[in-house]
Amino acid sequence: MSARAAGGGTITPMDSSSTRRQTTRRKLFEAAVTLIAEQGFSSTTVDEIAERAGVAKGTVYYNFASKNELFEELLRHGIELLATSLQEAADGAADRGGSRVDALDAMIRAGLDFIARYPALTQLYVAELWRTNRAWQSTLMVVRERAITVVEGVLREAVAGGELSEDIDIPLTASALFGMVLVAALDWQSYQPHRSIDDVHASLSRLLQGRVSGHP
Amino acid sequence: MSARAAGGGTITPMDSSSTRRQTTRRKLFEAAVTLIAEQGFSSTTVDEIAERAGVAKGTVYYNFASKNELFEELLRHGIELLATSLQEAADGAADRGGSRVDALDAMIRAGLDFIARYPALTQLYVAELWRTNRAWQSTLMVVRERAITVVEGVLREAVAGGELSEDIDIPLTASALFGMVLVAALDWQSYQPHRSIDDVHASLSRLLQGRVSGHP
DNA sequence: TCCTTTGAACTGACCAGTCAGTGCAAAAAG
DNA sequence: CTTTTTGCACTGACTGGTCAGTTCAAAGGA
Repeated sequence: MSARAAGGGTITPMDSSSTRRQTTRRKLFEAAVTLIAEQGFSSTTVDEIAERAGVAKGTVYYNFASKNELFEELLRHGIELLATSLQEAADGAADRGGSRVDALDAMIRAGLDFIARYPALTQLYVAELWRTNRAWQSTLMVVRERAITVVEGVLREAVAGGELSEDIDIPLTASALFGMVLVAALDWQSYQPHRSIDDVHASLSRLLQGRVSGHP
Repeated sequence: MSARAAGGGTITPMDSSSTRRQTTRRKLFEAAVTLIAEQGFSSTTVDEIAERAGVAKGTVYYNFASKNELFEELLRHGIELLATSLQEAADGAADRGGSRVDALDAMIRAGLDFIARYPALTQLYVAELWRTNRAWQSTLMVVRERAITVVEGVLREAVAGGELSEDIDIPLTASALFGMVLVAALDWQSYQPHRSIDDVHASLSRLLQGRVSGHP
């Protein structure tokens, strides 16, 4: 009964809605995300996912209609984490009375935090996002939109408030900022993992604020 | 006899060094690059590659030791095109007496040109570059190094010449610039293909030169 | 009692890599 | 000049293995 709350032990108690099923699904997501990030979707077998999650293969098909659907739900779940985190960062900066540029900077930080916390998920998005002719193409379009829109929103407000030039191309700038953080962070993780996140953040802030080519 | 020179007919005469084999290999590269960009490496079958190239499956194995090796040679061939093109852009700007920042701008343009000309090849690099545990991991490291080094070289010269602040983090800035151009260009190709390359280039130049947050 | 999980056996499609054989142009032999 | 040989490039049917997805009886848990 509920007094035993944590059940098996390692699993968080959570509120009423958390059923045994939710736990199993989460374990499957975690197993799938790392395997797919490492090997790609097609090279990852359902048997492997089940094994790493510590469940039987039949359980995978009891919880998801297919390997494909497991993956799509994974994508949707992941982007929710990112978009929420970006939005909170932007709102937080605004609440603290910062400018819109401060909000952008806070979003860069949030992006770095996200990539540091979920590197496998990030790798997986990058690998799939610009592919064509994939079954989950439409899911990815939505997913991308969800994240880019948050950045565009802040840029738009900054232009309206006179903080940024009206000449900037908002969608393209949003993409470019996104790419800047993404690639810098992936390279950081892959090739210079010893560096601190503050260090990386500071370098990117400098780049954002146009001090790279700034002649004093 | 030798007077009949061209022999049968369908085969091009060509000069001595250019063999039938080279032509076949080129056809296979072209077929493989688009298929793998669309579907990923594992989902692309050797039968598909052969069919699109208009040769028999056995020919693939006559020309390449394995599917894997075909792919690795493709990666190596592609990066040579990019690195050369970036270096020429940088040198060209220098020859014209431009600053190092002009050289960076020329490289952005070269990057955009490359992506516009070889979109499939670009998608393919992006999809594979940050994966772990892949057979061609080491090839990719070399490939990435080859391109990033060119950018770092220009940044270093710019710092030495006082054009850029000494505070910038050269490797990280190179990655960030690379990512900025890459993601902006891929989004341009995927979601706003009607825009002109000059337009995209102008927006990115503005971002590079720190005029985004520039209060006049 | 009802929901969820287990685990193992099975099917059928798909696919990387192989190999015996074909076609053909140029060299060698007659 | 004609015939034979050589060897490169290519062919495509075939093989051995893999894997997504199915099925189901039995067990476990709330």
